[in-house]
Amino acid sequence: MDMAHERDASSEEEVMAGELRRGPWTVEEDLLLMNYVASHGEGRWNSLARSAGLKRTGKSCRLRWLNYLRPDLRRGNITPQEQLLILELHSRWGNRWSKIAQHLPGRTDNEIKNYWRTRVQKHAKQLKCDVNSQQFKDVMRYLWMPRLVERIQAATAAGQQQHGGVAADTPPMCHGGADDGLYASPYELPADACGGWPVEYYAAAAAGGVDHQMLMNSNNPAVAEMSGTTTAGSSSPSSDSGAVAQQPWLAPLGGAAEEWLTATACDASSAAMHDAVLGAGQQNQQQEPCLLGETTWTTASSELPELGVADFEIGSFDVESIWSMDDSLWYTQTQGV
DNA sequence: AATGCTCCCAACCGCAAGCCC
DNA sequence: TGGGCTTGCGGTTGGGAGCAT
Repeated sequence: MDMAHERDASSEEEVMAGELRRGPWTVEEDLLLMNYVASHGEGRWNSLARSAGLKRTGKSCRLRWLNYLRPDLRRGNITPQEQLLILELHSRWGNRWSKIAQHLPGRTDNEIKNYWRTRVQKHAKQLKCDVNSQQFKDVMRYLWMPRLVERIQAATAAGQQQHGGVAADTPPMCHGGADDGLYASPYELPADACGGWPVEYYAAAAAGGVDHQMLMNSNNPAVAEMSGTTTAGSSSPSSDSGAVAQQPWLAPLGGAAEEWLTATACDASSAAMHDAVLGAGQQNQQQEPCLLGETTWTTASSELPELGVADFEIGSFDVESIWSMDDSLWYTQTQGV
């Protein structure tokens, strides 16, 4: 990559010589770039920069266009649906930001990367665990993601009650549809994104409830790890205070622990969910979408597997900062305080 | 009001792969 | 086939905005 270094050095010299600008873009530069791309199209960024009269590197122009000026970009907060997707896809692909971004229309890899670094990693830091640790992955999978699903469902239900429309606080995109060319379902995930939670978990939920023992026998590594530690308590933590006592990481929540850890299981009556889940499991190679929408998610009384985080102090779980204000309220209600 | 701190995000950097002649 | 150039990706950083003291 010596050539690249030479080129970079060359660009650096041009910058030093005042021939190239860098730093924040001005409105004039944005207009120049937009107008030029509008009339000539993208590509050949170096020559584009020169032809457009921009004193910028092609690289800088490309980045500005892709991350900021592109007309199909979505602005604004990351929605719960998008958060769910990001968490799920990241658990599957890791820091493959561009690949993840492909599944979030209108979002850039840079935006997703920033979201991950500023929000998700912050939470990991608060929990005093590494963002790549199994502990944090379990927290995401069994606490954060179910909560997001609840929020999504609540927003959808509210939207449906309001003239079958869209929840006020949810951008139109999130309710998809053919009109915007985005996902047909608000909660559509790529088929291979279903691996975050064991497919058996979805299937069991769709069939009438979560079979905890089956979950323990799942081939999901995280679940498998837990199975060896929960023999006594796996029968029913919600009715067995002794089980909770044996799980120090649950203790700070006291009697509300099982509610805090309640799974968001599919309504057994949801044939759509049943089909979607089983279909996703069987057609995993076909890139068919795995629909999480069109279902009735409920906070079932069925139990969650204990988090495989023996050294994770859930008492230090900073509710206010981890969740939104709505989540905080939900937590408070759950706690009965 | 001033200062310091934290958060967030746009922009940059280095590197690698792809493309074209 | 190899060199020059372009594109794409992931990591890092600088600075503005907002908040706390």
